[in-house]
Amino acid sequence: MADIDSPLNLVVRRLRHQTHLSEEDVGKLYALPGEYRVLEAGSFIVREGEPPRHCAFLLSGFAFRQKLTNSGARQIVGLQIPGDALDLQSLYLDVADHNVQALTRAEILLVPRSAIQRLAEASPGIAHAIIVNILTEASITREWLLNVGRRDARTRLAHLLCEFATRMDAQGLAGEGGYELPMTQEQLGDALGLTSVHINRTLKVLEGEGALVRQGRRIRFTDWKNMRRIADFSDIYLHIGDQTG
Amino acid sequence: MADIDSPLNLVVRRLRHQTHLSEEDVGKLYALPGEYRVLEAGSFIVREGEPPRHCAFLLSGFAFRQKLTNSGARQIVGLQIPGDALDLQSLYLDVADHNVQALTRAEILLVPRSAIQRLAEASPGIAHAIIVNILTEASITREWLLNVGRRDARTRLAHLLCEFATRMDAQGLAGEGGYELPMTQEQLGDALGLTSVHINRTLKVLEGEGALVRQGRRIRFTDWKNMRRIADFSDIYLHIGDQTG
DNA sequence: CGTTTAATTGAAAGCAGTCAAACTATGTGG
DNA sequence: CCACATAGTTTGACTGCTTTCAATTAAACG
Repeated sequence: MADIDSPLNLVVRRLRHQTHLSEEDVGKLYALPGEYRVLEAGSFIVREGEPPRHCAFLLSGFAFRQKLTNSGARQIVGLQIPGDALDLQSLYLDVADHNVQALTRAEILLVPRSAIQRLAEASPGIAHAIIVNILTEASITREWLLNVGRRDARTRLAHLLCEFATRMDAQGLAGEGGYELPMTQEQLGDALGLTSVHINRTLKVLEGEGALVRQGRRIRFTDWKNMRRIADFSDIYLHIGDQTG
Repeated sequence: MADIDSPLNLVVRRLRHQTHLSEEDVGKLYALPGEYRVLEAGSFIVREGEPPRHCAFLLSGFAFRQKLTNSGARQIVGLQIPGDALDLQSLYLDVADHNVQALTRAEILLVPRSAIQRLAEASPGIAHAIIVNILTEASITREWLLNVGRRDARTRLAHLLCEFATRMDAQGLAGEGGYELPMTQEQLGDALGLTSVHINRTLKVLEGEGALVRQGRRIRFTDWKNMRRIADFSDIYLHIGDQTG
C-alpha cells in the first residue's frame, strides 16, 4: 500500500511523520475523492473572509499563507511544501482568517469538506492525524513569531533556510547539492518581516562568511552543523516523528 | 445549567463563544474532574521539551506562552485570559514546544488528559469545541506575527491593547472604565518584539495624542473607534461567535 | 522606612528601511 | 535570432526607528 504510485503519496507521507496510521486508514486516504487542479503561481486557494468549500492538499509546488495590514504591507505567515494540507482549518471554521496562495505553479487536490469530515468521523486515527497536523503548523507559527520578534536579520534568514531544508528533507525532497528556494527575495522579506533589499544584503553576508553557496535561487549549506548554530535552529518545534499516537 | 456558580463558568462561556454546545455537553463539562490549584506569578504550567500530564484551564488571573532564543531573548507568543485553555495541544502531542507561565497569581484547574480525551471521544460537540479553540489560538498567533512583522511600534502596541480589550469583553470581564493590563512594560515588549524602553515611549505617544488614558496599569480608551483605526484592528481573527458548529 | 521592582527619561549608536539606479535573467513577439 | 519588455537582483547613499546604556524617579512590598 505504501509503494503505490499515487499523487497522494506525499500527503500520506506527511501525515505519517507525526502519527501512526493503520494500513486501513492509509487505504482510506488514498481513496479520497477530489478534483485535481493545476494552479499558476500567485493563484488564490483561500481568501480571507470567505467561507470555505473544500479542503486542498498540495501535491507538487509550493504555497504560502499570507495576511495584509490595512496599509498594504504583507506578512507571509506560513509556507507549505508538497504533501502539506492547505486549509484543514476550513473543516472547523466558517470564515478564513488569512489568504493562501500558490507560491509557484502548483498541483493541488481539492477534496470536498464533507468527504474529509466523514473520514475523520469514521477513523479516530485520521482525526488524530489531522489535529496533529494542525498543531504542528501552529507550533511553526509560534517559532516564526519568535524568529521575527527576537532574532536579527542574519539569524532570522538562516533559520528560515534551515527550516525549509529540514522540512524538505523529511518529505524526501531534499537533494544532495542543496535545494532550489522557490521564493523571490521580496517574498523572503515578507516571510521574515524584512525588506527585499535587506534580504539581499543578508544573503550576501551568509555567503560571504562561507555559510552557504548560491547559484541563482539554488542554495547549498557548506556545513549543516555550522548553519544550525548560526540559525539558532532546533527542529523540535516541527514535531517530526515524535507522536506515538 | 448556565446560571450555576461554578469555577468553570468562564471556561464554558469561552467554548460557547465559538461553537454551539448542547445542554448535555455543558453538563459534562461542568462535571469534569480536576485538581484546583493556585499559582504564583511566574509559575511554570508547561515546560518546553517535557511530556504533558494534564490539561489546565485558567479560572482566574492571566497566563502567557513563551519561547526563548539560544541567546536568552524571550518572545511571548500568546496571552491567556480567564476561561482560556492553557494546553489543549497536550492532548495530542507528546512534547511541549513552548513554555506556559502564570502572568499573575492565577487559579487553574488541572484536568487529567484522559478525562478530556474520553469526553472528546464521547461527545462530537465537545471535540469540535476543542478544535475550534485550538484553531482560534493559531489564528491569533498569525495575527501577532503580522503585527510584529509588519506594523510599527505605535500600531503594534495599540493592536495588542485592542485585542486584549476585545477578548476581555467577550468574557464579560471588561469594565466600564477601561481595564487593568496585567503586564509589565518589559512583558509587553516581549510580546511585541520591542524593548521595555520603547514600550514606555510608545505608551506615552498614545497617551500624548489622547488615544488612551493611563493610571498605573489601568488603561482606558478615549474613543474605541479611533483606537481601532490607530491599531489597524479588526476582530475577525478572534473568531468570536462565527461558528455555527 | 528600607528594599526591590517597575517606570521614566536622555543621549548616543546601530540595524534595517527608504529611495534610486544599475544590472541580470527571463520571456515574448517580430 | 534579435529587440524589447518585464521581473528580479544588486548596490550605494542616506534616513530613521528602535535599541542600548545609564541614570533617575516612582511604585510596590515586607
